[in-house]
Amino acid sequence: MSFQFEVLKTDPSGARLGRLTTPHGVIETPAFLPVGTAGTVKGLSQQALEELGVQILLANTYHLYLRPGHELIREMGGLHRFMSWRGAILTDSGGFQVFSLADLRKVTDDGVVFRSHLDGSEHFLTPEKAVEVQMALGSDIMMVLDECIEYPAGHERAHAAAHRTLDWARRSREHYATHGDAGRQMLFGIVQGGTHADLRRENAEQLVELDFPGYAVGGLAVGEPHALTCEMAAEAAAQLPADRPRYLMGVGYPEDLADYVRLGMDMMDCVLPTRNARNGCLFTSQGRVHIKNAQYANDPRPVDEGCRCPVCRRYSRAYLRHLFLSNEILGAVLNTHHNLYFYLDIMRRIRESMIFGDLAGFSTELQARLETGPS
RNA sequence: GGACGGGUGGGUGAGUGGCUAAAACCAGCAGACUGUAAAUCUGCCGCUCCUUGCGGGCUACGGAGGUUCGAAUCCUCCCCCGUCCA
Repeated sequence: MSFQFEVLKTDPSGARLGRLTTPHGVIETPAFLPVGTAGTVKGLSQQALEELGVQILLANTYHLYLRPGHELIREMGGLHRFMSWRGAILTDSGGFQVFSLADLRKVTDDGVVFRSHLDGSEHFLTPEKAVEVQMALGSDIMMVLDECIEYPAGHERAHAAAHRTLDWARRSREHYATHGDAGRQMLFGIVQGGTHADLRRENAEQLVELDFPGYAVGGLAVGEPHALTCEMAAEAAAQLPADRPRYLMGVGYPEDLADYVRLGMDMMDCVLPTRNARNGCLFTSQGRVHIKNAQYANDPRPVDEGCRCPVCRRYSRAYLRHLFLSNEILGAVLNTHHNLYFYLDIMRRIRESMIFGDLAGFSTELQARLETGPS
């Protein structure tokens, strides 16, 4: 058995401390997945990721299919070998691109026609094709193709997308059953339903009937209030089997991570730590630091005085500001390193607080300190 | 000494009578970023006043004067800079 998910402990809140075993190592959950869309976590080497303790990262089916091409990656021995990554990899299906490349695609019941953002060429992505590509990539966890919709979306539209996603999940499941290798790759289904509780519930229920080894909740954190995100995640989680991993896709702000864990989520991924780092926004225990701000010009202190990351141990705000304003590559590298450390450290502390049974306390503390984001 | 070309807001640099407090870019200041079309994007960026409004006043395109209802734009003189000729 190459895959195994164990829930070691369940918190009264519903939070789970767990362990997901994959052919590429063990993942301690709740886990945060750094985003490495194009087979790289922008700004960080694989060695740096290892040093940060990253156990699993996310890559993107659509992007890698376009460039360098999944067949090339297959030839090169799969994505792990191609990018020299020993840890686990989860590949997103391209479902998010249905949302983010809205101007460049057309969705039908059969699949999605994309016009490549690289060269304008047309590509038809079906649920079967998405599985096919991910099989070539050899990711540990594959995601079904889904239709991620915008917020706000009316009941009818959300229903249609959820229904279509469910149908695609069924097709993906079938294709995976006949062509895939369950010992080598898992396939996760995705719950959709917009911000409508009844749709979330119904969609999750029906998805569970398809018996996936793990489940994701998608289509959230696309502009709706945080409380609504939580409500929808909870609605879906209530329908999901306790013995399968749950993955909340695309979240979130650091101060919200513990909330999602308490809703019973085991995995999360987000571009915020990496993208914001490149845009000069650093996450700290005292809130956000816009490193380009004039007030840091001659500030000798580390970005986060309480942080033990290699960046905070060595460099001043003044220097990081200088690197950022000078558009020096090292600025992006160091900022990314710090932000990712910060996120991973929060997850580490969430897991620790679960062991000692004070997750609620940690969650409250986190919220109080980080209250600087948009509300 | 002569012939051309040129002097525009912190920088580069458009503009050759009104739509110009003056394009664009850079720099500067602030903000956004949630399964990455993102080292991206947005706003502000002469001074000042308030009833903060596609508001009022003042100052501004090398300097001084002039033409004109109106000038960064036209004319005169002067000062600088560049290239070439003697």
